[in-house]
Order: sequence, then structure tokens, then C-alpha cells
Amino acid sequence: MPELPEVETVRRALEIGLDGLTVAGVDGHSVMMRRALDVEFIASRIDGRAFTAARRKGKFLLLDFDGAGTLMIHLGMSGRLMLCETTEPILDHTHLTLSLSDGRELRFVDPRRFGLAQWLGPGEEACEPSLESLGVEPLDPAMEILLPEHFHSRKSPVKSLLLDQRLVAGVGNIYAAEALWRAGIRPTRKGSQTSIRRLRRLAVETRNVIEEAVAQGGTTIRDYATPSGDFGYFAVKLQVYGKQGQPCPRCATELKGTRISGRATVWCPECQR
DNA sequence: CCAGTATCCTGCAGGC
DNA sequence: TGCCTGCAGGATACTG
Repeated sequence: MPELPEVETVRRALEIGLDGLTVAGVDGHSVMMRRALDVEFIASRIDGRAFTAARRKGKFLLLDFDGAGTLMIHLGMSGRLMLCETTEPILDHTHLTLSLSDGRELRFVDPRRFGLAQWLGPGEEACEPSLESLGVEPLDPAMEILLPEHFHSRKSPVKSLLLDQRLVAGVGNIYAAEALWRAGIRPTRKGSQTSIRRLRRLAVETRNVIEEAVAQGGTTIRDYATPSGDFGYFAVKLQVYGKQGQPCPRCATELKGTRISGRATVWCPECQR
């Protein structure tokens, strides 16, 4: 759901919204998420600590507290972080609430529970497998060299490769569809059957679409909101995602839909080869 | 090692 | 109106 641009938007909002604040209480109930959420443990580490930084790695959000450690958060498919007044109604599936020193609350809501909130003590971030294994950031200039290098030796469809966080960190189903359409590459094409030149083009278009989306504050579709709870977003204009059966914006050919490794996939049979 | 599938969970849309 | 099915922006454990 939230892909890199949405997580980056949340990160920027929290960097400003949490600046100078201290945690003045932790509430929630421990539930099974992607990993077990341990509210008591998080509370024991974070209570009374000052927020110092909000970082992002791929789709992971990392909130640093006063040298004590880091709260690692992944939003999964349906996760939201909301910076609320205490008077605002508590949504269903609010799993973790941090009371803040300015009287507001940071709430982590995730109906489907594919998300994750986990405390990382000093030094633990460096050996956290899901962070350690992340591939190149799309906005890193090295992307243009690394994507072609990694994809060209693989037999999977390029679409699957783009979604593999160990190769490129932060691309999800929406921006994968958009990047492949922009690059003129059929999602079913195998990495090994795509020229280095075209893979370099894919790297560039992936960066472009992510960059545009970040610039515009992320795409809002269904259950995503900024920490302020705002939905007031103007999406990057999506050209193909969710538009199977409709005309291609470039050549008017009917967009096709299929599934690749279980994920909905759209492409133009005319201008993607 | 690699490629492909099953699975965790809730909410919603569409068909009957 | 309700019941059922399938699908949703993700990651990973497992199979062959």
C-alpha cells in the first residue's frame, strides 16, 4: 500500500510534527501482526524519551529516540500513522498509541495487521534482517548501474524483480506498473531477456515516477493518510494502474490485465514489449 | 541458489 | 436485506 513515496511523506510529516517532543505514555494491546507487537516492551524502552529523528529505509520507517533506540514501523497494506488530538475518535484496529508531551497522540492503525512496529535497541538495527537485506534505493544514483546488473541475471519477470525488496527497496505494485509502462517494457518479460540498455531505462523511469510521487506527497488511494489524518492529496496521475480495459494514454490500445506472482498487473500490449 | 505459490488479516464491492 | 466470493498498495515461509 503505502509504497516509498507514501512512507517518505509520512516521514517528512513526522520529522516536523514530532520535533522537540517527548513520549509521555504508551498504550495499546499486543496483537499478532507480521511479527508479534509487544506493547509492554516498547513502552519500557520509549516512555519518557525524546524524539530525535525520523528516517526511512525502503518502506520501513525508523523513529529514533534520544539514543535509546529506534521504533521500526512498516505500514504493510493497510497501516496508517496519525498525529491526533486526544479528543479525536479512536479508529478500530488502533494497535499502538504514543502520548506526546504536547498533549497529542501518535496512533498506529492497521486493520489487516500486515504491518509491524518493533523496538530496535542500540546496535540492533545493523543486524535486523529485513533492513539488512534491502536493495538499492530508487533515488540513489547507483540505481542506474545496479538495477540492470541485478535484473539481467534473473529469469523472473521484471515485474516480480521490481517488487523484490532485496533488489530495489521501496517499489510496490502501483509504481511498478507505472515504471514499466513509462519504460515501454512488458511486465512479463524476463530480466535475462531484457537488454542492459532497456533495464537502464527502467531504472530511470522508476526513479522518475517515485521522484514525482514524493514531490507530490504520495498517492492516496484507499486506506492511506498522512500523520495528520489528511486526505487532501492530489495523486500523481496514474496512467495504467487499475485501468485494465481502458485505453492506453499513449496509443489508445486497450490495456491488458493479468496476474504475475499473485499480483494484479496491467500493461499496454502495443507500447510495452 | 532460484522461481513460484500459499498465507497471514480485515474491509469492501459485486453477484445472486 | 444478507450471504458468498474474490480482491486489495506487502513480505515471507515454504515447496519443487
